[in-house]
Amino acid sequence: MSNIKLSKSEENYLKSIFNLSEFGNKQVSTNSISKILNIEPASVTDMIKKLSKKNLIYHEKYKGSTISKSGIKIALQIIRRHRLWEVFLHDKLKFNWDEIHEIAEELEHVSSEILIDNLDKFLKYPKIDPHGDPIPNKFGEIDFVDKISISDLKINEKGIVSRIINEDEEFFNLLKKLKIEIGSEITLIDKIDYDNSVEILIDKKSVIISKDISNNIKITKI
Amino acid sequence: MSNIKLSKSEENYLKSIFNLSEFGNKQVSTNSISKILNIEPASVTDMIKKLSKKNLIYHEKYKGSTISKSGIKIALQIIRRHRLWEVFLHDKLKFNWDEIHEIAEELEHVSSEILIDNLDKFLKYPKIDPHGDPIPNKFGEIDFVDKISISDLKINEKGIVSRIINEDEEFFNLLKKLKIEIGSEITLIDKIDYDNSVEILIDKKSVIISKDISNNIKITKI
DNA sequence: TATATATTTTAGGCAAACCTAAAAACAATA
DNA sequence: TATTGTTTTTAGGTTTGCCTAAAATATATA
Repeated sequence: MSNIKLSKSEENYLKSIFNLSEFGNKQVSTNSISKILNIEPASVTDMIKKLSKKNLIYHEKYKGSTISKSGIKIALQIIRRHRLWEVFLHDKLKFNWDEIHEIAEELEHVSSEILIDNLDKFLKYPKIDPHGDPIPNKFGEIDFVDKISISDLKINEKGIVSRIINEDEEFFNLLKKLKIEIGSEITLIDKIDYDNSVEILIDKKSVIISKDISNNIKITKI
Repeated sequence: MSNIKLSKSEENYLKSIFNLSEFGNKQVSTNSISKILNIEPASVTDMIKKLSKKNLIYHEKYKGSTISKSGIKIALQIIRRHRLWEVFLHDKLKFNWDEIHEIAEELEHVSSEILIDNLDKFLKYPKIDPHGDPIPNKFGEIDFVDKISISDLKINEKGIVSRIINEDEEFFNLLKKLKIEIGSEITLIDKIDYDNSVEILIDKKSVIISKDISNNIKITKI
């Protein structure tokens, strides 16, 4: 069926459109694609035409683009590849998780299905990548987990850090200092109404973190 | 110095020119490059001009091309990447060694030096790839091993299979049947003058293999 | 509602990496 | 040495994926 081999560019566009569309539910503007990929809007229009012709997206002139069923399917495979490579880079090659994104961005375009399946097996079918993002299985199915913010916890409730949103190095260093990483256990001690910062227990110490920081850390309740 | 990022095409040309040049010692014809890469001679001429301008090769019009010092350096890095990925695919992902070449051909163009160094470490600094070809270290240095043909052995002398030249699937199946693989011990029992075939002891059985087959199996003496 | 602003598309161009056809250079041999 | 054949290069063309500038459309605001 959809055994059309896509170019690296086409794959990148499709992945971005999927990400912007919130699982295919939202129309995506030409401008937003342009910004995310750092490519001029005029060029984006070119590619939109190309992907439309291949029925991977639908496009309404001057309105925006929607990703199709088959587009979503392919996008999920690209995301699968990306995240599996991230697990490999982090767990096996011992990269820090702030270094893996760029390299995985390259590796994800090596399009051998058997390669990815064997990699998946080698890594023992991981469910999440080092950022805490879920990894689609070979059928494109994803394990959804309810991810909430620290401030959604009640006082004295516990959670496990499951996703770091901000990928900047600075933010990464801060987390390192705070001993916060994917899998860490956090207990909410207090909510400070004044500026919405929160006091948490992490690694047996209590710290107060700002709203901006806590918003970039997603957790799952335990 | 030579931190010019090359395109996939440029890398493939450089690798082919290096391979055809026998370690930089021979002039390479435009036609031979054309044949190996399956690209028309006219296109090869285009690329030769491009690589010459970057001083990676020298070109004499109508005569041929020679690879430069810096060209060799880069070619060895590409070969290093290729062979390390082959080790990974074979040893870790459990691919058969007749399946790895094509995938490694893609992976070798992901050009992150730290990726390759970490992969090298993860694989415990292997010296040879699954075909028995030596892997250059990060400085481009190669462990040369004297590789000879089976027929170079004397009667009753032993050798270890260290390189399989023919990479066709048929040939691979034949070797599987004969239980011959990299690392197998072979003893020469007899040389048959009539057609230059040889009788060998492999896996405790004696078999006669044709000149064509034995020529595709390189060994090291023990 | 008319006008200003922002977004998107069209039109025309460019570089990379390929192609074909034809010309130029080289090599082989009658 | 002149002719034939092969190899290599030149010339001109195509596709992909980008660009800028300008035109068309949509949206926001006075």
